[in-house]
Amino acid sequence: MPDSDICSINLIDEAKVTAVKKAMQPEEVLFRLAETFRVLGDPTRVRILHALSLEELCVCDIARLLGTTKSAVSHQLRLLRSLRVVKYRKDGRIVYYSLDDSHVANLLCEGLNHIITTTLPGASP
Amino acid sequence: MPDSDICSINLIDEAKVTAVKKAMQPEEVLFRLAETFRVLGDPTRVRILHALSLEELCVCDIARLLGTTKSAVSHQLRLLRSLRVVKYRKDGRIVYYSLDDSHVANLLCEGLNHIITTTLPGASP
DNA sequence: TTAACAGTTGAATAATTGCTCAACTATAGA
DNA sequence: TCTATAGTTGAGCAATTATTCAACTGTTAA
Repeated sequence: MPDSDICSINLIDEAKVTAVKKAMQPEEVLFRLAETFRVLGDPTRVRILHALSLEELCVCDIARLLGTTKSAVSHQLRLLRSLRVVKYRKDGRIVYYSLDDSHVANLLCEGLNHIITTTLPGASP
Repeated sequence: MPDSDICSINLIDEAKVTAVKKAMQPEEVLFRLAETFRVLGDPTRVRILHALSLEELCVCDIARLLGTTKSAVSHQLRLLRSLRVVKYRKDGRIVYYSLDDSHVANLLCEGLNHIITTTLPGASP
């Protein structure tokens, strides 16, 4: 990191920087926030979660729905499981998945509303 | 893609798959939804956006705030600019950035609430 | 018992991506 | 004019990651 790249001598507005730093959420909160959004920031995962927000589904049907392999879906479901975003129940050899985190479901819904309203022809800016 | 990996012959519940597929948002909407979340799904960007939600800031002060380089910040700001998430105004050689997309600001706020409430000691499940 | 299938998993690969470095532009002030 | 500094940018690098492939487990049904 070159010295010239970090404005260590003259920063523009020290008081403002100090005030904002104080008002900001703790590092860990922002890190977890980014992690939450990152889970939703992939087309495959967002499609899986959107589908599961409509109906409980097994791996095979999810794969069929997305036009991809069971393996790819299973890998993503493992990630979503580890983050407590989805839960599952076994019925014989079939595993049914559904949403587990209502907060994530809310964010998904919220995000969808924004996308749809901003995409609408006469949408307000 | 091995044949055995795509359940092409016997899917579990064809009627359900068809119904869900019909009820789901169009591909393009879901893709843009993922893109929106992806922008928020990085610690550096989420910290920049959170800071800008509190105050208009120049590149140098953002870098100071995050303890990183102006270059790293500028790269991320370029991305955020291209997606119309932030806007800027020039004052001499100083460039002030601020949020441009109220929808993103809402999502940020919504996400923060969820993180904070679920992190609180006596938070409801 | 055995064949078929739903699902999982680890390794490998390919693509994406965030940061660093160095060079550059443009503006302010001496 | 000359120097210092705010900011941008492109190339390169290292780390992450989504998917594929192949092998595996476990359950159902013949």
